[in-house]
Amino acid sequence: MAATLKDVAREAGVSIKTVSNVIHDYPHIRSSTRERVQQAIASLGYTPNQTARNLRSGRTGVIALAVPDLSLSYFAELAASVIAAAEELDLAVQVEQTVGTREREIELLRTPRLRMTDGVIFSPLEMGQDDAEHLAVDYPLVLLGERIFDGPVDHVTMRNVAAARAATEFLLDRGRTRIAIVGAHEGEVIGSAGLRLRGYREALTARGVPYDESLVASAGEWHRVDGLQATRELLGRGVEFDAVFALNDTLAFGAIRALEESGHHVPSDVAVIGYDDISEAAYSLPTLTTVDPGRDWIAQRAVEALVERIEDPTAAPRTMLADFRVVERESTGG
Amino acid sequence: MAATLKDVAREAGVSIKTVSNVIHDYPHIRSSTRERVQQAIASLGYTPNQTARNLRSGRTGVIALAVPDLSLSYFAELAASVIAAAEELDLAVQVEQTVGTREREIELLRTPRLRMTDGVIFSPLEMGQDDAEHLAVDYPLVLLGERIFDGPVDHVTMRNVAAARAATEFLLDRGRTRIAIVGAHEGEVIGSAGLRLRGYREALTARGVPYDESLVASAGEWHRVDGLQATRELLGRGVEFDAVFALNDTLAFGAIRALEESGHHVPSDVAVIGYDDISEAAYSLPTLTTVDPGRDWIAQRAVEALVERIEDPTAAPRTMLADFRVVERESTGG
DNA sequence: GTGAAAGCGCTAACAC
DNA sequence: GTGTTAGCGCTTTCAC
Repeated sequence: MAATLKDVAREAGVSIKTVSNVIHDYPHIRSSTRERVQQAIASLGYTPNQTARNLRSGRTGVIALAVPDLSLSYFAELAASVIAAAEELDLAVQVEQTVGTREREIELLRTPRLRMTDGVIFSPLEMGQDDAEHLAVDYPLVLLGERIFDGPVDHVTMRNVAAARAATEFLLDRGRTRIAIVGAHEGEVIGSAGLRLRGYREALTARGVPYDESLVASAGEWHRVDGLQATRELLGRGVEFDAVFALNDTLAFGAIRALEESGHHVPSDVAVIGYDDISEAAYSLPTLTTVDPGRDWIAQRAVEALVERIEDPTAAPRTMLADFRVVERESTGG
Repeated sequence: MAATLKDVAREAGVSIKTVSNVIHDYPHIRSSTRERVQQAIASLGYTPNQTARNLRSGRTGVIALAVPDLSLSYFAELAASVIAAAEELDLAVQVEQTVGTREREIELLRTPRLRMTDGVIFSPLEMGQDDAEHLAVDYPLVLLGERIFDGPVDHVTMRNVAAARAATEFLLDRGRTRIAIVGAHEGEVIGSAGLRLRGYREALTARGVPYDESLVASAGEWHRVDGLQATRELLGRGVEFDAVFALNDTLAFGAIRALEESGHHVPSDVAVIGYDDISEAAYSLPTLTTVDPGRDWIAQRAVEALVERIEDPTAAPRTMLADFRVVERESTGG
């Protein structure tokens, strides 16, 4: 049904090579021929068959981005950044959701759906260090996140420990010493929760503030409701604190709600700092002080690194670290 | 580099047809042959070249979803639903962002990036009824949203007028009669703002409550900050009201902030209702009463309709309407 | 039961 | 300047 090169060639009374030449702006064409061909292209409404080109070239111009779930603001905003960065390089982005289970994450790496892409940016939330072997796939892959380090792949990630330490020091600098943590994962060493908790402890140690386990509230998932419940639980236990470091912004919003509903004012009674700098942080009440972990940079670097990997599949895997900064807003009394 | 059918055939000492038969579970194969072939496939690590299959079949198994911006919660959640629905049908989703300008929306419809997909789900935010002609593209297209009606394409959308009327009646039923509108677009007739305002007016008329233009606050964009500013402006004008109908949830969160900061308590002083039922509405403080416009149904129906359209490109265009419901939460005193 | 070969639409090396 | 042709890797018709 759709017109092909052959159809255009017949219509214009030339060979397909000539049509191809016109399409590719090959310079040495008689201008009368060029015109005839362009006419034929227009009258038949010809558009090149991209699939055939892909087969020829061995490239598709599509990369995949696998995230847990676009309903999570952090990943929605990451995806927005990745798509924007990919577009700059004229690449399309196929988005896959793993819905945040380890099995689905591992399974995704073998999905036939990926076989049509030139490479994959993969952001797992549940796989662990022991799953590193699963990353040894036979297509270009760039890893995001902080679940697996020193794997057999390029890795673009953030400085979790240093950033969490900076967030904690930010609170200490403002005279807060009883700093609760919301969102801990018990026993986790590697992963967002484990690393950020480590940064927190480093800050305390550096300032000579004792670490008090009763200030640590766990939350398996990091939705708003989890921050709400974890903070309620802290308050219910009668723990005294003058600040909260929520391990992501969404938890922080839940924490603020729990504080307000129990009569604690933010920031005068309790200062709250988050992590991620999702766009909502700038518009909440109060606006949220948080850590910008370099999401845009990560997105752009991931796309670039993937393209580099596609071009040179044999280069040694690299790890790339984003810069972070604390963004001061109202929730810490700014 | 990657093994092909030919390689497998050579390795197994058979023809490529036999290999193909094995791959496609063709029943009449000598089991010894089948085993030999499977061995060869395993030892060479053969995986079918999807691009070649695509060329043969004329299908790619990829659909595109074009939304304004994944940073907008509504569209992130819509994308999440579309991807989930597509996966059920074993389709991949290529996500495109138009960043919400009319020119980019129109341009997107002609992007070569789309030529690799089997069809497109298109959700414009700026194009208007006059742009309907641009939708007459030569590939399968399903339109979402409420910018263009009766275009030359399948259209899956929500009952904006009826749902907005129901939201307004919900407030009226609870004794609120001075209902402010946040997020109006002056002069708009078609489009989310125009249609929802119409539903609001219908509800007032039906109940004999006079329409008061001073209660209408405009907001070109619908981010949180826009709801904040629009509501501040209402308050600044000294307008009296006991309820707010925000034309989406994000505006509602901004409105709540403006109310709280000016000493108005939600819901006792002012009840607030939103529109969209984004997941955040269930976790805000107060939780937000809102309209669920049937987003999941829209996503699923859009994917199904697109597949039907791919299979029968000549069928007459259809319009499909989702059911809605008012979800009662704390912001209206539930 | 298995093989040979055409062809999906395109690009590009090679002729003339 | 323009035409011929050999693939890219796969599916499938038709022989045998």
